[in-house]
Amino acid sequence: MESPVLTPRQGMLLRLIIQENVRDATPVASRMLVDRYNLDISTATVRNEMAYLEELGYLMQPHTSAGRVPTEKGFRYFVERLMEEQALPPVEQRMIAHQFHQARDRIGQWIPLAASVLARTTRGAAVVTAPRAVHAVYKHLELIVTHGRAVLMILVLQGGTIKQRMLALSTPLNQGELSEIADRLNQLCSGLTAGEVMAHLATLPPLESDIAQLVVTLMGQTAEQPADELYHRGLPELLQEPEFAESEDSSADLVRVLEEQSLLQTVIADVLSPTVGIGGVRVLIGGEGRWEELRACSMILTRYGVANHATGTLGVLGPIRMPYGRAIAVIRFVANVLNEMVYEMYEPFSQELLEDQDDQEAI
Amino acid sequence: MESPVLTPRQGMLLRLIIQENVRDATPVASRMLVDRYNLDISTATVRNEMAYLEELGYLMQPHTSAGRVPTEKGFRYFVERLMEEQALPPVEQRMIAHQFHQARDRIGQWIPLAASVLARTTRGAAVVTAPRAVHAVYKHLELIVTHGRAVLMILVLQGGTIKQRMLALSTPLNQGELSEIADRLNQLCSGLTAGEVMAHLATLPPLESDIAQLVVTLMGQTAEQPADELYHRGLPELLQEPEFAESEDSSADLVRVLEEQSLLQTVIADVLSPTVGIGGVRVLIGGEGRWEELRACSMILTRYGVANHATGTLGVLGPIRMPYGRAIAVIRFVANVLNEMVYEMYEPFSQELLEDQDDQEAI
DNA sequence: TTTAGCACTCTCTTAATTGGAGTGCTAAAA
DNA sequence: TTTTAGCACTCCAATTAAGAGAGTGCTAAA
Repeated sequence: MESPVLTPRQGMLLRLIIQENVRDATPVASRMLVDRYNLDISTATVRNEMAYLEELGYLMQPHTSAGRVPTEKGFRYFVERLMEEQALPPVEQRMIAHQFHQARDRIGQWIPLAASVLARTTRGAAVVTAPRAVHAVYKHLELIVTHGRAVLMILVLQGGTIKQRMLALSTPLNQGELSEIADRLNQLCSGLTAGEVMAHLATLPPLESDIAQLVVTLMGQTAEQPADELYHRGLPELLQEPEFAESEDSSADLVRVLEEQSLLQTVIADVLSPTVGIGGVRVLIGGEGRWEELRACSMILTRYGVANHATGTLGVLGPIRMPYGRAIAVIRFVANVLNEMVYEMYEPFSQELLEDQDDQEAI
Repeated sequence: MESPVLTPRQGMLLRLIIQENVRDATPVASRMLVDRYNLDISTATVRNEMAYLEELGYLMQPHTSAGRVPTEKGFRYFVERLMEEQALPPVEQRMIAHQFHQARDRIGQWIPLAASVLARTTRGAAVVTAPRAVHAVYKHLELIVTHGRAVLMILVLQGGTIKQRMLALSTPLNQGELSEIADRLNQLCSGLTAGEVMAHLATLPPLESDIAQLVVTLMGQTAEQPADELYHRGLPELLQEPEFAESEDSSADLVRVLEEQSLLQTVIADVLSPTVGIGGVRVLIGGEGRWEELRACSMILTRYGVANHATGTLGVLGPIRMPYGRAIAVIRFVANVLNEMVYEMYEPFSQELLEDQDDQEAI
């Protein structure tokens, strides 16, 4: 169970075995390796090395007379030490950048587009959450009378997040009166956090105070509520992959994980704990003993957005034999594109942030 | 292939066979029927009737020595002539009504809640679209400066639909100037349709005209764009049903249909063509030859909302052997609850509408 | 340390066998 | 004319058997 450094030859073999297994999902035989890659060692030598790699726990045999299959430990070794991080080919970079550029002003399209790009380029299922303000900041309130005493309240937060809510007044007001209230609150609260708004509550007349109270509640939900809506894409294609197509159980698990969301939310919160900032990519292989439902899956996760202001999550969910190098490259690239877009849409809080931004753009 | 009226006994047998098959998804044998329902006819008589029902195309045998399974035609006969429409039990009615009452002011919760109720009570997958204004009507525009020349534009339509979009100004403006523009447009356009807004375009100064142009575009999207976001719930549970759990193909079809949405959108548009108004429930059994991917499924669909103003779709997708009676009752009930909620949230256009509503409430 | 050679193991496929569930049919009963 | 008991028949589903093939581990030689 130690993890000694492998000889170059052992590393190469492990890499080739993973490469083959990722391609066609079948156990890899010694003969196949020697033939396909014109190795100038014999199959027997390969078998000896394989036996050694198996002893270390990097490979396993489904049964005595089958080829070898990489274990989760093997994949992890590969990701940590064998895989060279390749950048995404410029052609693809341009294609993706172009698509995002076209959707630049359609905020609602960012998330679907990101998911679609990830799913298409990795053959896995993409999982994306919208950027969420870390500290909700009041931007603008709108009150619209709809019917009798019913009022539609629209709260815009810094960064463009919108919260809407119906509320019922005790006595009917007309649109003019409502607009006045909204104006007053806007002048008072614009730029404030939930806590700061709360501090003003006592100073307000009753009705405005009630509304402001609701505003505070909504702002609180934004920041604390862990339930971040997950958008996903590519599940049907992923289900075609042999490991899921063949096993009743794992495909059912997969569907449940993506549809029920709550598990995925805890996984994301856990794997992408606050220590992982923008730019940090995490790889979760086979549930790692902690999540039974992800036994057959790997996930690649990262955060995007503007640190300390608004961040979202970007992820790819695929079989354990996932093309890690490529997937990580794609996810990195998409995250960077989104970083810029979120930044631009976000009103800078301070001069420092602006300068950071300029630096980033210069890069 | 004619469809003569069945004798009462034949009808009863068909109903029982469907009932059994709906329960446990297996072929039903003559002996089982006689035993379980204490019929005072012999198995041989039941077999004779079954043979006749098979001749008519209402039943079929998976193979020579199996029991009978209802055909799609059999289910259709059942839905059209045998099934008595039961109302939902008052207990369940109260429970559901209560849940909706609690979510009354949280507009964003309506759709998930409706889907969740449908999925839970029918063992199928629920499919719901948000109510969409038939004629988009301008309500309110908000322009918010975010960063440099970037402006977040928020357009609120009658009924509470919100459209947001980023736009880039050629010269930077401050928030005060933007708010003035928004105010002017609001005074001019409030209550107008896309066409009417467009008529004003020429009379506006350049910048305002450009913004109004964008408003028109967004309003047009609302009304015409066929791509209505579908929300669904209950897929994992549905996949556990034997017909999908056992067949690779049909479960893959099911996932694809729900995830890709486009097919479902055409199906809905087709089945719920304009002739079907609020309150009309449509039953689609086994794709009916028109949709290969729905071969193994049935759907129950209805519209909800306020006719001619804002309507959405409510549906249940399940196996062909679906508990039709119950599912139709649930969907009717949920649709009615939503009708009221949408109505209240919708500002009445005219006195007539108000009166209609009162009539409806009286019912 | 590497390699050729060979016996061995295990899966996968196909074929044959069997038990049993459920029917259709026939002839008698109502 | 309709219903029913009885029985032969059919077909599936599960079990067992056998054979082919793939791939390994091991041994002994290079």
